[in-house]
Amino acid sequence: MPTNTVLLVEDETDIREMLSFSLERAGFEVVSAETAEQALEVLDGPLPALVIIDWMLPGMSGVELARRLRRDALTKDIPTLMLTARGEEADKLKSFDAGIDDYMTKPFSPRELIARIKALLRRSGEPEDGVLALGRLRLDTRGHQVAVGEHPVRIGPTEFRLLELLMRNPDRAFDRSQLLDRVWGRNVYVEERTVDVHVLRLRRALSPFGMDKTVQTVRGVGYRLSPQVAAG
Amino acid sequence: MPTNTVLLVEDETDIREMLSFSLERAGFEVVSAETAEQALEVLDGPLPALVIIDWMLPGMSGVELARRLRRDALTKDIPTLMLTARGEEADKLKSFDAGIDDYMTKPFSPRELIARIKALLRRSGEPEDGVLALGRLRLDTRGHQVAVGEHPVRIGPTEFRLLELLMRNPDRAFDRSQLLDRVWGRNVYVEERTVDVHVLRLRRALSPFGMDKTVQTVRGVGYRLSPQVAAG
DNA sequence: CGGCGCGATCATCAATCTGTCATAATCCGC
DNA sequence: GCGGATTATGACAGATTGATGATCGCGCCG
Repeated sequence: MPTNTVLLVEDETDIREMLSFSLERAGFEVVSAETAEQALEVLDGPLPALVIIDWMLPGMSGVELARRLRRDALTKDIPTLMLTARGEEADKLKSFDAGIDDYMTKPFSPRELIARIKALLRRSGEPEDGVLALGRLRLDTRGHQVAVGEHPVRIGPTEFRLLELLMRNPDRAFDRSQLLDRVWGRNVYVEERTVDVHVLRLRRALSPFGMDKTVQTVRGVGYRLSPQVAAG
Repeated sequence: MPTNTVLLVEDETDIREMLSFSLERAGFEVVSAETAEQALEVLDGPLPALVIIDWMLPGMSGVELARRLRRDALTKDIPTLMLTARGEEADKLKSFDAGIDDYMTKPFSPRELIARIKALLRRSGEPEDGVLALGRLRLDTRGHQVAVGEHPVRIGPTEFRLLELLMRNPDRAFDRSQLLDRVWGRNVYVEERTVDVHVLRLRRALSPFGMDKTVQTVRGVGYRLSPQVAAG
């Protein structure tokens, strides 16, 4: 599932090896399959970031494979690139109709292939979905929402920023001045004790879900977020 | 800006009109620009769903235009398709490097162009029929209609664009300036508070159907559309 | 011309959030 | 077990921020 993994479905050994070589040199991890059936098996495991499919395959055709990927909710967002020896427009249309994202006609240059792959990955490959998680606790930085399991948690803006910082640095203790600097902003004059109050409010919001224990006090220092339930 | 709008940047009149015709017949709304500079102006207003750029343009080149679109946070997610008369690999690579998503060499068939456009839009999350849905709420981008179940919802143009943006990005919070940029168009001087009023009107229109709760306030940030009922 | 629909503002009210205190609880070393 | 030190809490008054209703303009069309 590494985000730079490419699944290559190609039955001709020499082409497969040539592509595999080019892709690896370009920094991708390559998983190969000789048939569509084999590819489907591979897709039961960790998902690749992109699938390259040869048009002509023994058994299930490349177009049919693409269609199946599109149909399955789990794989429908994976970009696909079709390889073919033919260049007729009808084929291209059939491929696009099957939901493939790009198309290349043999013979092609490895360089162009790499360029196209990068374009596809750039479009789809979300580096991050913006969701931080710690156990059942999730914080969506894009949606500015916090939830434990399926239950939304209501917290104020300051508690949100505080939790975000802590979630980005689990198991790390911050003292009050660090928290003030990073959550409130430097050069803001606020009592250090104010941090306590916001930690309290954060714990209160999390306690209905039993997650309040994850915000731990580090006596003499400050606070820490940890999935571990502190001893004693 | 509506969603099925395509921005076509092409200086040759006959090609522009031919493409415009094909695109419109395929159900797209077309906005044309003869130069990159003109295109940038258009992009200060509501954003199109896709940009088609001719390689050769007087003044700023197509590649440079693509590069700019990529650099601007507001436009960097808009898919781009480059048109060119040349077929050399070097050009293609340069285009991909500029961040374009697809590439077509003239002469090309309008049918293939449409197919590629659809593939790009599909990848960027555009539903095939132009109807966005969130629970019982449906928004028809082509017919400019909104409905909850079978009941039509009457909303003004601005509320429509606002809802459209939100429906395209469910569960994502937008602050007021982002909304102004993307719904009203950038460099339009409008009070941030005006957003509140339009959100209010949108909620009013949806409330008879109990969908007003899906337009949620994110205190200190802005607004968000979510199928989830916010925590209470 | 005069109503209409739509959009942008403003003024005002209501809902939340915030930083501080004062006070109760805990903890720790002795 | 004591006493000082450190935290947890509850309460508050002010400050922000969002919701709402009303108003003013503008472009369109009969």
